Amino acid sequence: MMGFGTTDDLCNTGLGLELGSFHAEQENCSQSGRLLQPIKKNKLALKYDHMLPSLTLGPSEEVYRSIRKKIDADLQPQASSFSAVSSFSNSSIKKEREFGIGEEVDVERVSSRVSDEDEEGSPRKKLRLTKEQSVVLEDNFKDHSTLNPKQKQALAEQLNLRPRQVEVWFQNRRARSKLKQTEVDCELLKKCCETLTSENKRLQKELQELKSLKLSSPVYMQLPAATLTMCPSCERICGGSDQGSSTSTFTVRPKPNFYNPYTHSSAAC
DNA sequence: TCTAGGTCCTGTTTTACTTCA
DNA sequence: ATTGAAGTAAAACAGGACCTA
Repeated sequence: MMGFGTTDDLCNTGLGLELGSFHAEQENCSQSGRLLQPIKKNKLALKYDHMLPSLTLGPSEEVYRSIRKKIDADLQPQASSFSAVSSFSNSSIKKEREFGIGEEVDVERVSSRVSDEDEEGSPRKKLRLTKEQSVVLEDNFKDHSTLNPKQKQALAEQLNLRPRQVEVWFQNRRARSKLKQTEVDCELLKKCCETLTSENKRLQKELQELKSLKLSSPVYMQLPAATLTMCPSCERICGGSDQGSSTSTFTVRPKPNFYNPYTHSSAAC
């Protein structure tokens, strides 16, 4: 699995931050009946949703459950299907609050959904999905972020929507999910950058100290050069026996490779 | 190899709704 | 209390890429 977890060498947060190489490999999405192909070009792949279940744009788990509970209760006396759509069709008075994360959930909901009769012909009639429909869609999205034609058709029938609407909803939902994940990644990168910056400052300071130490003829200059070794990790001078490779006097050379403050610590010596 | 049909992604537009002065 | 502008979320759309038959 790319992305999270495999780039621990860079950052011990366990989160990979290789934005440019997210898609070296891609999971199969068997639910959709269509295997997602390895992404070519610069397309971004959807691959985090199942890994980060908390990163949904829908209601949080608790809110989600409470909604479900309430809806289930509300729907108890009714038929199990959403054929009751017309019951909240054309109502323009109901108040609603989208059940976003952390937001309160109002029972009532605005639904300007028009009846199915005028589906045809009208150019673009935007319909707000009902809470029940949204919940079911979210439920399905949790299981699989893509739909095969059968699932799409079944969902459409269950929700009294057109298959196209279900399809569009899933498309938009995937886009939202990905956007959210991008924001999370961005935040992580920021934090990592901050950490690296502070580590860099610290190392610069340490370097300055070592340089000044060198200029003021340090004690270990009195030692035979052969007794001084360089720590391979942090390149600090260490006293000790000759390791064979370190025959030079005290030197500070730039590290050739990327320094990872998480996996290496110069203070570890 | 070419083509048609289908799906997905991405960006954009449109619309419903909220907030605030 | 009302109203209208601005902002926001989401439904819908368009177009291109890609896959499969």
